[in-house]
Parts: sequence; C-alpha cells; structure tokens
Amino acid sequence: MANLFALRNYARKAPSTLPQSLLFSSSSRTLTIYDTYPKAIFHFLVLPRVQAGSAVGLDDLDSLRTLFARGKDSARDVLNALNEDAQGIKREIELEMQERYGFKWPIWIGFHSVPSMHHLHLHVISSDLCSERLKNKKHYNSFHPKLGFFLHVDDVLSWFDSEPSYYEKMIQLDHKEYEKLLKEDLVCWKCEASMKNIPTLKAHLQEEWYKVAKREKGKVERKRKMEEREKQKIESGDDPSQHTEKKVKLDD
DNA sequence: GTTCTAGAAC
DNA sequence: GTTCTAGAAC
Repeated sequence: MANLFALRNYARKAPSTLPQSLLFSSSSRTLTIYDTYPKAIFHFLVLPRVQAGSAVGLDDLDSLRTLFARGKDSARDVLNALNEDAQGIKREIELEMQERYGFKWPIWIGFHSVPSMHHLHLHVISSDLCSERLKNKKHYNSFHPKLGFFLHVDDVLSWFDSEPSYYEKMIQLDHKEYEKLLKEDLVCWKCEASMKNIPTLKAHLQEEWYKVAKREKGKVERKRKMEEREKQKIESGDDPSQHTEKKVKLDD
C-alpha cells in the first residue's frame, strides 16, 4: 500500500537527500519529483517547500483547501511559485520530447480538485495519457482536461483576480461535488467519442497519440525538404529573391 | 495513492 | 468461460 504521507516527507527533507531516481529538480521554493505511478509518457509532481520564517507551515501546505484557509495573499504566493517552476519543468519536458520523439505535444499543468495524497502537488503531465499505470475510470477522469475534476493552474490563478464572491465559491472545493465527476462515463477528451470500457479507451488514446505523432513528424519532414530545396536553389545561383526584383522592374 | 479479488457484464 | 469493474484492505 502506498504511503499517503510520502509527499509530505519528501517536502520536509533537504532535496539533496532524496534518491536520484525520485528527484528531478529543486529550487528554493519547490521540488519536482517523478510521479511514482505515471499516467502518461511524462508525469511530474511539483511540491512546495516550507520557507524559513514564513507563516505558511507544513500543515498549511497539506492541500489547496488548507492553503486557501491560510489567506489569499499566502495562497497566491505559494501557487505562483509552484506555477513558475512548473512552467520550467514543462520547457524541459518539451526539450526531452524533441530529443526522444522528434516532436512535441501538449502538456497539462494542474491540481486534482480532491487530492489523494497529503501535501499539495501540482501535476505536470503530457496529454497522451498513454501509460501502463492508467488502469481505471478514476485515473482517467481525474486528468480529463475538460471534465472539471482536473483544475488547470491558469484557471486556479484566475480565481485571485475574479469577483470576491466567485473566489469564495471556488475555494470551497466541495469534495462531494468533484468526486461525482470521477464516476462520469468514459469519453475521449480529444474527439469526444464515448468509450465502453477502459481497455477500449486505452487503445483509442494510443491511436490518438499515434495520429499526433504521424502529423507532427510529417510537418518536420516537409519543413526539412522545403529548406533543402531553398538551399539548393541558392547554391545553383537561382536565388528566389532575385525573381522578386525582376518582377518589380517588369511592373514599372 | 495501489493491490487484490468477488461477482457483474459480456 | 473470460473480461472487466469497483469496493475492501484489521
């Protein structure tokens, strides 16, 4: 059985003491770990660290709810720090996508509205959702980008600049309401097709990702060929920019 | 959060 | 008969 307090224990230690197989990177405000049970090709968790002298303690960092309870300014400060480092992780994933696959695809950054482990954690996950570890409806629906259970970080940050009544409503994070969403029928987040069960959905997600891969690789290949043609034209003295000049003169 | 497994669904 | 889901875990 997984330890529900594992993330809290990671956050309270010096990042350098964590195993290399777990720690991806760290900053003064956060640490980023590999999700132990990744639900996509790339899946990281960004965790806030306790700041020396800060009024926000380990208990306040337990979840979005406890953080919001600590006050609006404190919450905004912690969430901005998480978001900044998550954006950096996203850029690193994109480099790795290019390196390993020759193209990149969307990455989602967000929180689960009802957390399953103690200590606040921001998911940075690639949109393929292709993973051996994605095994049931709850897993899938918790990352569905349009269902509502997965709270995109940009949306959460927008609460701070919205009407106070909306802010107060959103920070309630009614667990009962959000948990209902996990029971919803399986629908492909990309093409909206209904899926009768998990194995069918997984095969479909794989197909959707292959389609993206094929299209993106095609783009790269077409670009390469076009650049090659342009280069050959210039080398053979047939500079296309000269054509424009001649045309202009003819028009005179 | 996962693993295990009974019994529902096909 | 096999696949698949969903709830218990002492």
